[in-house]
Amino acid sequence: MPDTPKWRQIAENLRQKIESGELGRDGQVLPSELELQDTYNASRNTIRDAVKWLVTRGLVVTRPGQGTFVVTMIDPFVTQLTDDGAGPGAESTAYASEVAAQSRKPETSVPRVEIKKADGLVAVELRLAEGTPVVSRHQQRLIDGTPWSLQTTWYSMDLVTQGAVRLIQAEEISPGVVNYIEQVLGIKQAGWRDRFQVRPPDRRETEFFHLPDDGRIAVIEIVRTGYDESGQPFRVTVTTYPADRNQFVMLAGDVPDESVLRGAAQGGTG
Amino acid sequence: MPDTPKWRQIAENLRQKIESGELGRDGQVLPSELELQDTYNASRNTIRDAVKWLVTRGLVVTRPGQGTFVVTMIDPFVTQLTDDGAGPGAESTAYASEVAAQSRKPETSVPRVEIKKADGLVAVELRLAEGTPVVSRHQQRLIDGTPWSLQTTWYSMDLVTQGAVRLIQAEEISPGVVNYIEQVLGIKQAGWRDRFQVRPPDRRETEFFHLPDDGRIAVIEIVRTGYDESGQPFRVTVTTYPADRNQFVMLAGDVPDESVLRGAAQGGTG
DNA sequence: CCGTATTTGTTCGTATGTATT
DNA sequence: CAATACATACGAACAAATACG
Repeated sequence: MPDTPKWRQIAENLRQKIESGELGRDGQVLPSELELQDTYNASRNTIRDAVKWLVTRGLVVTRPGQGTFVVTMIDPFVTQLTDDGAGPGAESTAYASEVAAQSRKPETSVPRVEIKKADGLVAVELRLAEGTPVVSRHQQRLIDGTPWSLQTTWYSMDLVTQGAVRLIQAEEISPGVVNYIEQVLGIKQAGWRDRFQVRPPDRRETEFFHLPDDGRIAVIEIVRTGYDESGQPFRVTVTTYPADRNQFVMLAGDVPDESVLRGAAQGGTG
Repeated sequence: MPDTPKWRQIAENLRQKIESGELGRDGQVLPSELELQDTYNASRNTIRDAVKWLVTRGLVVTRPGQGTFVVTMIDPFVTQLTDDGAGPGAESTAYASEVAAQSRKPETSVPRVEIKKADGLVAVELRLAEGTPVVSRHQQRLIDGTPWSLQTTWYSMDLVTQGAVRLIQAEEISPGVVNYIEQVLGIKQAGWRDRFQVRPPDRRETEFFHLPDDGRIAVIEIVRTGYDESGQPFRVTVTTYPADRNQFVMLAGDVPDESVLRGAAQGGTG
């Protein structure tokens, strides 16, 4: 008997059976804890330790009163982060079109608009002093009824006082906010920078995305700062996506126009 | 007493104390399990359930014989994924220069070169039939002695038979492989596509990155496919990074030339 | 609708092993 | 070597959610 704990051996054995398909068929997949006790000659707590490890790895889920089920992989949604050549600002309308291209039903909540004081990240990215008033527009986005992303964009209040009054109205700005700002103020988005990181979800994200509250599923946070032609930042957007159902694609230079929206192809790293 | 379990209440209480700094000072931070039993009037197993939740969330680590410690955030390393204007192929040499720019010491292992048959992902990306011979070049990269990324690149064997013989030599190709292929064969990389996803680490990654074996820390996998000027793919690179110590930056259009390499600025989403 | 059986969740207790100081 | 602290493993009891007759 090696020095690997018994619960770990049981977990590995179950994992192998799951991945080989031996334990992954119809509705209820894993034997009950009571049965596993007999199978592995272990106490119920040891069995539960093994199952918990599988849960943490995302291989199974447990449901009280029902049993333990193998997890069916969510069909990932692919987001293209680079401009697709449809002109500046195309990225802000990209959401609906990309979703439609994948034959899925997008939904976007009515924006929640707030006027706040710039703090930390927002102040730094927009190069404003802390406390400067800013407009924040927050939206929730769903695909096929599944929560898919949370997005908040901050603009300096200066844009509003200069005439972009629709920024503080709680309604969709249809051709895209970036287009709207260009039309009203002549401020054109010349480029943007995305900062990409993976972190544990906060409470709001855990709730909205229906993530397990043990924080084992991370969220992907993308901070996009948009700059005008003079190099001045005029908006910063923070979007979070649950890491278990999202992929991203970036293009550089000339890439053949094949579908960049395809399912995940794993494997092949051996 | 609400219906939230006792272990969860204890965990939330500890979390709050940690985040407020009440329990996050010198060396050993959390009281021992024995002390916590008295503090919260709970059994040791209940205390352990609470602490385990904190461990899963990455807030603390436990060390046998020592105690439970709050986790100090690793200083993240920032990778720029877009071309920085240094010409085609610049991205393949970007690693060392970016690391140097952050005043850190990069190390790259000698490439492990293998000749294999194209399977799954590689066959699809390179548009080869499964079983076609390919060259794989694998490298491990460290920063300041910390494992930072695992990278494998596949090339069709045709490139070797056409003259790019250094591809099958187990040594660094100094100006960059993309540059080498262009010089020897005239195949120029006109563009690339990055596919970005977050997934649990496999065994090799868990070992190399020293990740906890419960899989709670994900890896970021970037699949970069490079295309020549005729739109033909000629290389595919899979790089994995541990999600807890890496950030990425992508630029589009005109972005002012400020430092894109800065520490993470959290907060500000309230 | 009700009651029962099944299944997972929570909580306690106890004992022993292993790593560190 | 001894004390401390976390890790593993067992057993037991009750609660809560679900399925089913």
